[in-house]
Amino acid sequence: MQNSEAMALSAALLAVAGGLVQRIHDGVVARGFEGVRPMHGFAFTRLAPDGATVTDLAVHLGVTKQAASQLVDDLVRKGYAERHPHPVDARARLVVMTERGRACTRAAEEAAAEAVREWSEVLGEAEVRELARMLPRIAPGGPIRPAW
Amino acid sequence: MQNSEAMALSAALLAVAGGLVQRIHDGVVARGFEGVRPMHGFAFTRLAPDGATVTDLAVHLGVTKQAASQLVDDLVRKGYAERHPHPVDARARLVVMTERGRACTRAAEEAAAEAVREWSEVLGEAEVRELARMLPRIAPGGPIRPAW
DNA sequence: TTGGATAGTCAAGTTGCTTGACCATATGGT
DNA sequence: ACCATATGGTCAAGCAACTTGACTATCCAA
Repeated sequence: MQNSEAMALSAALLAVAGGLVQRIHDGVVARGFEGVRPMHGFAFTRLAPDGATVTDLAVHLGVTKQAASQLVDDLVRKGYAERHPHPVDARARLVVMTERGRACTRAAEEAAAEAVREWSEVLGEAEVRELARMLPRIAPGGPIRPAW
Repeated sequence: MQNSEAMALSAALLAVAGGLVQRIHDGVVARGFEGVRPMHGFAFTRLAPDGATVTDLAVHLGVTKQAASQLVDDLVRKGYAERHPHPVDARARLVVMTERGRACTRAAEEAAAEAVREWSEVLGEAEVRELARMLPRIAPGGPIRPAW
């Protein structure tokens, strides 16, 4: 594969990713969740199972713990998360999602499903399933970092 | 396809995109082009054919023309682009890439090819070709907007 | 020729991150 | 038991990449 073809593939991938983020964000806003930024969604995926500490979040998002702390401030102020005392470590605080936060993630899932449905109309469901099989195999494991 | 599956597919796509941007950026830096940000690459793709005006760039990148102008300032200061008088419109200025700028895009293409080659090792070349066929069909046409 | 649209820049404000400094609590070696 | 060091978290200040607002120069159509 030529370098220029690799670049074209990369550009297409980034265009799809950028469009998808925009679609999900618009869908979440349209469902009544204002003031939430796409990066909050990445935070939600880490908080959802059992909550997380600020430091956990910082590692997951690939930012400093100060930045993660500010992000949590924002989520708390907007009613999406709460800080609780940590059950076993008095230094730490466990950040957990509120019901409103969980509702917001459901809205994001619905919006994502809408976008994927449109892909199915173009590619067919079989190919979308193939996408869903291929992408996780080449996804890096590290922090979710926009980085551009 | 369930909503949660759509979300998992989305997450995988965004992880791949984030990793790819990081890979390309690292590769460009490793080839000796410092102080260049990923967004500059998107600007290069618009400048490469015949140059572009600041307003063209702003539309392409999805930012204000002031932001585009600042970005061009930066590219000029770092030797990747030059401002020339526009051949037919005395208000406008044509921004064109320097040889160093073109060398930088070649470095980005090499880095992209490296990343894609690693995908081939995991998925096989046939599936990567299939990716290259599918993604452009679902890529939105609008501005290249990171948006998160 | 003149009034409004367009290309571009300058200046100031906002925001989301960073680095640096600091306190509280945990942990492990002696 | 005690202290040195590591770790979790926050406060404060700074920075970089955008934004909005205001302005000049040029184009173009009535």
